[in-house]
Amino acid sequence: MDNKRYTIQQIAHRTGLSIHTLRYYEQIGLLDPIERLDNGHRRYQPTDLTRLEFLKRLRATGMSIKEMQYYVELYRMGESTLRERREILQAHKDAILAQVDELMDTVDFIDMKIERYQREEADLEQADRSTS
Amino acid sequence: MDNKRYTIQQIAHRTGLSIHTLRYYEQIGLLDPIERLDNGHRRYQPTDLTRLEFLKRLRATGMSIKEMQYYVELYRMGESTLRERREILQAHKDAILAQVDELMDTVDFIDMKIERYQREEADLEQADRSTS
DNA sequence: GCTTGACCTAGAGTGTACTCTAGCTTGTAG
DNA sequence: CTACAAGCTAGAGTACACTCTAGGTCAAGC
Repeated sequence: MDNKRYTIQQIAHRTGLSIHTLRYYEQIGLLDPIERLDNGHRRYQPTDLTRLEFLKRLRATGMSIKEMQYYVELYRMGESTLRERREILQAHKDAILAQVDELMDTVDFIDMKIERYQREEADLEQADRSTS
Repeated sequence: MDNKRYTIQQIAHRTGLSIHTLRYYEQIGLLDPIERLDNGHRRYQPTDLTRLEFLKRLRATGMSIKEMQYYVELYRMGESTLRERREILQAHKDAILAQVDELMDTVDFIDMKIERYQREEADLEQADRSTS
C-alpha cells in the first residue's frame, strides 16, 4: 500500500505549497531527489508527502529553512543522530511554547484595548445623542 | 510627570529595537515626527515609548508593517475611526488565537515524535548492550 | 584646538523565503 | 498534424523588514 504516486500538482494541492516551492525544497535538499518518470516528470511517494507535512509544520511554527536543512541532514545520517534530532525537536517545542506565551500576553493586552475602545465608542454615541 | 525625555539610544535599550529601526519606523510614519533638539537630535517622549511598545507587540504577533501603518493612520484621524480600529484589533486577536491553535497542534505533533525517538533511542541502547 | 562619541541624513545593501520567467520537451485529444 | 496542458531547468526577480554605510554636525573633555 506504499505504491501510490503523485504528480507535483497533486502534492501542491495536498500540502498547500506551490509547485515552485516544492521544486525549491527539493533543490535545497529538504526533500530527497524525487523519483522521476522517463520524461523527467516528478512522481512523489507517500513518504515525500509525510516529510512535506512535517516540514510545513516546522516552518509554520517558525523554524528557519536552515534549521530544517540541518535536521534533514541529521535524518539522512541515520540512527546515530536520533538523540540530536530529539534535542532539536525539544528545543523547537520550547520555542513554540514561549511564542504561545507571548501571543497570549498580547491577546490580553489587545482585549484591554478593545474594551477601552468600546467604552469610548459608547461615550461618543452618548455625546451624539445629546447634541442631536 | 510627562516631562521625561529620552535619547534614541535609551529608547533602543528600553524597547529592544535598534537605533536604525527606530529611525526607520519614524520615517515610514509608524511614529509621529519625534521632537528635536536644536542640533537635530531626537528627544523621545513617554508617549513615543508607549506607542513603540504597542507596535512591537503587534509586530511580534505577526502584524505586517503595512497593517500597522494603516492602523496608525486611522489613529491620527481621531475618534471617528475608533470603530474601525477596534475591528482591526479584534481581527488581529482572532488571527493570534488561530496561530496559537496551530502552534499547540504542532506541539502535540512534536511530542509524539519525541516519544517515538525516545523509544528508538532506548531500543538502540538495548541493542548496544547486547552486542558489547 | 583636537579628539571622541553620539547623533544626523540619504540612500545602498542584506537575508530570508520564496516566486516567477524564458525557453524547452512531452503526452494526449481532436 | 496540431494544439494544448503539464511538466522541466537555470537563473532572475520580488517582498518584506530591516540594517548598514558614507559623509557630515556638534558638544564635551583633555
